[in-house]
Amino acid sequence: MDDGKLNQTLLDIYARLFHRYGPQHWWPAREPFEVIVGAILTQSTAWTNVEKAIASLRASGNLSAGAIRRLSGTELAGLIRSCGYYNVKAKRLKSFVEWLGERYSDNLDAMFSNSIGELRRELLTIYGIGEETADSIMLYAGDKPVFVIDAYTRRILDRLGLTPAEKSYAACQKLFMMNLPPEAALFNEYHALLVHLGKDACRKSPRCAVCCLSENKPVKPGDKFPCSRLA
DNA sequence: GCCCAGGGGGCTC
DNA sequence: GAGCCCCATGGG
Repeated sequence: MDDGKLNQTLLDIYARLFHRYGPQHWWPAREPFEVIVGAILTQSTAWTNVEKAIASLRASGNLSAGAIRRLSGTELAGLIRSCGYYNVKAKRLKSFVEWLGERYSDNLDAMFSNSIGELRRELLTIYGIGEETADSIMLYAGDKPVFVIDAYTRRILDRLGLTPAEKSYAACQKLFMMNLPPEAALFNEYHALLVHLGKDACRKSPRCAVCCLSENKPVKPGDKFPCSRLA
C-alpha cells in the first residue's frame, strides 16, 4: 500500500473508532509523575487495580519521587499490592525514581525538555522500562508525539493486513508515525481507541476488527458491534 | 475454579 | 534473537 493510501486508511480507522467509542480520556489532567507511576504499574495489569495502588500511594503521602525513594522495598510493595507483581513493580518504581533524582534532580520538566530520541534511549536503560512503557511515558506524561504499540495494536494491524514486513515494535510504530500528522493528542486518543477495540472484541472474535473497520460502510452512532461476519 | 489484564527481565538454545 | 518462564492480585 502506498503512503497516501496508508495515510487515508489510518485516518479512516481512527475516525470510525472515535465515532463508535468516543473520547477515551486516558490520563486527563494528571500530574506527569502520577502518569509515569501508572505506566509502570499497569504493565500486564488491569487499570482498575492500578488505580487502587495509586490511591494508596496518594493516601499515604507517598506519590512523589522523594517519598518512594525513602520507602523500603517491602513498604512500597505493600502499598502497591493491589496491582499484582508487587515485588517486581516496587523494584521498577524505585529504579525509576533513583534515576530521576540522580539524572534530573526529580525535575520532570527538565527530563521532558530532552529530545524524544535521546529521552527514549535514556528511559530504556532503566530497569523495568521497555519500549512500550518508555513510549507511554513520553506520550501520556510528556505530551510527546510518540505512538505507543501494544499487543492489541499488533493484533489489530494483523487482522487488517497492515502489519509491516518487519514485524518489530519499531516497524509497527513507524507505520503510524510516518503516515499520521505528528500530534500528541491524536496519538493519545488513537492508541486508547485501539485498546478499547482490542478489549471490546478483537481477542474474543478475531474477525471483528476486519468486519468493523475494513468494510466500506460508514459507522453510525448506536450501530451494533460486532457485525454478523464472526468467525 | 479458570482466565487474563494498557510488559519486562532473565535465561536458554 | 526468538522462545519460554516468572512475577501475583482481583474481577468476571
